[in-house]
Amino acid sequence: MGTTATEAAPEPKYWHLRTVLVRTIDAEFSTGEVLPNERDLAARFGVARATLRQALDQLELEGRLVRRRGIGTLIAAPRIGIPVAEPTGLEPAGSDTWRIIDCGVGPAPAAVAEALGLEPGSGVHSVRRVRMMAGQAVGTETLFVPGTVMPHVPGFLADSSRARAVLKQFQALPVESESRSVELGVAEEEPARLLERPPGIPVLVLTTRYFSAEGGPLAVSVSTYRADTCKLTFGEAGVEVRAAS
Amino acid sequence: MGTTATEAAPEPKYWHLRTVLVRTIDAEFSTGEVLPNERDLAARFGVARATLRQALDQLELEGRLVRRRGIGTLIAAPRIGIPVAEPTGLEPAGSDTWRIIDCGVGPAPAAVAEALGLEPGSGVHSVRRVRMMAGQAVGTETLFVPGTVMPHVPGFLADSSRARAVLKQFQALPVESESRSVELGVAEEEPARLLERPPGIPVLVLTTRYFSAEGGPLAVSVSTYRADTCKLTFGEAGVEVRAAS
DNA sequence: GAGTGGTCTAGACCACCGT
DNA sequence: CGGTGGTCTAGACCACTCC
Repeated sequence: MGTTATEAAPEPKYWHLRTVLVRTIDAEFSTGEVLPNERDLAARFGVARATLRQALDQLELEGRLVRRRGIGTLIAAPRIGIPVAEPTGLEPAGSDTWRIIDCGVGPAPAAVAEALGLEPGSGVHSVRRVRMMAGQAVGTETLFVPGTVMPHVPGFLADSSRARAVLKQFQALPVESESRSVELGVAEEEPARLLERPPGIPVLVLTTRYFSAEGGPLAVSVSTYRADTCKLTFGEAGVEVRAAS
Repeated sequence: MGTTATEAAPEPKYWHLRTVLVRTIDAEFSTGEVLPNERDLAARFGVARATLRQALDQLELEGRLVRRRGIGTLIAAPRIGIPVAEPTGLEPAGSDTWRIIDCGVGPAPAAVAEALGLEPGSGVHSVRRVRMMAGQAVGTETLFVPGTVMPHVPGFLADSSRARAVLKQFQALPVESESRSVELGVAEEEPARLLERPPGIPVLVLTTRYFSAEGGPLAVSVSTYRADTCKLTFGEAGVEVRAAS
């Protein structure tokens, strides 16, 4: 490993490694190809495996690599663009669908109660869904609607039927405006399971609040999207959906 | 260190640790307080320091902790809500300001050319700015406008003056619609420096495309916001700005 | 200088995948 | 089974901040 000159750099090895790998990947690899295994790569660059992994971690966070246990490290497909609905109605087309998981009624979690302007512990309906795109689970959503907003949901139905009832009533609500926020998070056990990934993977957390004309909160939805494979898109235009092969 | 029973868990130690730490933090610490140092914490939990750090990494990604070299690990302030302008005009209030870095003219990077529907290497104006909020640098933006859209920018001005000229002309453009996307990335050297952070920190990458009434792209801006301390907000409502103390 | 987090090492074992 | 990534260890040294 002849040192290539320009030695004294206050730059961490793993960052330099990342740079080199980015260049190599962009130049010599294409989607779906597998990189050499970590032990070989580490040896080739003359670093410990942990250091190499630190570089790969970065590239995975950027969505450039996918690591599969037992298989190897491969070049990731471009991120899937996930349309975030602008108008309240307007339902999805093609391979963009939701799968209902369950539906419950109960006291609102503290954060939800606050977002809805409710007393802590007020009753809310909650519907959990998984968003499927191109056959993959890309995100989870939990919709919270205060019981006061939606008092007439039949209690005797099965989960999935009740969920549909809640969603239907939700779409009929006089939603006048919405506000959203996007932030970084990590998937807890529950969402991770729904996304068929281990807990701890990075997710984009999308929180949407729905308001009535009077400005009162009507509902809140909290969604988590796989940050490695997804890109949230707002506004018309590019509904570019490129699936992984 | 009495093993607490329920041993055989296929759950990684670092994830369990994270759970414990979350509970402890929520219950016993508040913003700005410092945690015990990593070596002590690791010893207390009976794990190697690297394992403890893995747990802390997660919490930092979630914006719950801030680690400062030479100081310690402290409880982070709630994330700052960053309004993403809805209407084209509408300029910020209060402590939300932009600081111009520089302004250039030159061939468009490949990705930019594609987003603008230009031939690779076409000339574009580019303006770089840093967004300041509550006295902190929270994000960087580079605005790209095709030279063809803006042919009359004086070349003899100083950087900052030219930047202002480009921004002024940009605001006068007949922008009819915008589309945005948000994804996860890591800060490269340049943005990292502007954000006064080391390279590699996670950022939310916001890409905005501006279209004319005819549907042609007028400009593109690429922004990076610190994912640890920021939360992007869309739509009216909560312009909740809570600064770190 | 003492104390902190940041980087790096060299090794080990485990969980998973294919054959 | 052999090969892959995932986890974990016990140590070392560095860069930074404060006293």
